[in-house]
Amino acid sequence: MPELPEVETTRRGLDPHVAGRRIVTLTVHEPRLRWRVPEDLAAKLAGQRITGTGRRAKYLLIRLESGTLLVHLGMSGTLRILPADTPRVAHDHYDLLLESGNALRFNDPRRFGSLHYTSGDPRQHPLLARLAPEPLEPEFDPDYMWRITRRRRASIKQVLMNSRLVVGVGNIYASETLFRARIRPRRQAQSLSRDEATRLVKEVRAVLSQAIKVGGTTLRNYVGADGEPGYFRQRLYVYGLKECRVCGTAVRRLTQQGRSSYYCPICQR
DNA sequence: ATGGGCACCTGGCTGC
DNA sequence: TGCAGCCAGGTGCCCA
Repeated sequence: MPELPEVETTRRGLDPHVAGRRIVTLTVHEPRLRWRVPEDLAAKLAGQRITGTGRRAKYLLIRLESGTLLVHLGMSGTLRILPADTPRVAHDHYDLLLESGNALRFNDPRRFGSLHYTSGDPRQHPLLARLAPEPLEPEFDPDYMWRITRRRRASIKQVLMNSRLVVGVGNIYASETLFRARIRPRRQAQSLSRDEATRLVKEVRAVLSQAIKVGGTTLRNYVGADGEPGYFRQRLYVYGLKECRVCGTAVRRLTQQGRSSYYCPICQR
């Protein structure tokens, strides 16, 4: 997916078009997503004003007067703001029609995305309640990284990808973060030194915030709310590359938990 | 508690 | 040209 920077880019692109606007209706063309979009959702949303947007991990939050929509982009989802009469294309799942004449349109070929609505505190929602701290907030600090890696036998890559320990970092940014922290992806988490844990925190933050600045990473499907791709691809050091962008050594690819990891055997230990 | 594997999907690319 | 096989930005859930 869309990892944290892509979700945040989508949120920022959306916000000025939706904040303060009233929802006319929700039209669902293809309810089959990771979880089926409930039939009665449209009735709950019609007429509600959108008060603002937010994000928790890779979930985009759309706050309404009396509840919150939780949007997940899955692996291939996009949420765009379009004139409501824009012709639909393949894999368009739903339209949130706004009073302004625009629609929020969700497209997702692989259908790993989702749409939930909660009338309560979204932080208590089962999908959000057990998530790790936000990586760009102060509580995600060297002490935290040190603590969660102690006595943990799983690889550091798995720790970065485990949403109960670290959120927002997906497969691309995990490789990029480990490259910048000079740590090989197969290292056991418990083998990290204090200094390595500190570097990892610093680089997670740097990678995510730099990616947000340039609109995220587009490999294939991803576009922001305005339909524009992200440009972080040009700043990748190892992910999907043949040669390390720093030293030119052949990049190694390995499979961990069924996902590809990339690293430079010279720059990373 | 921790870790591993599977499941859910479509589409693009490679090689025979 | 056709088709099998593999790969792709995620994560919830079940089992050991």
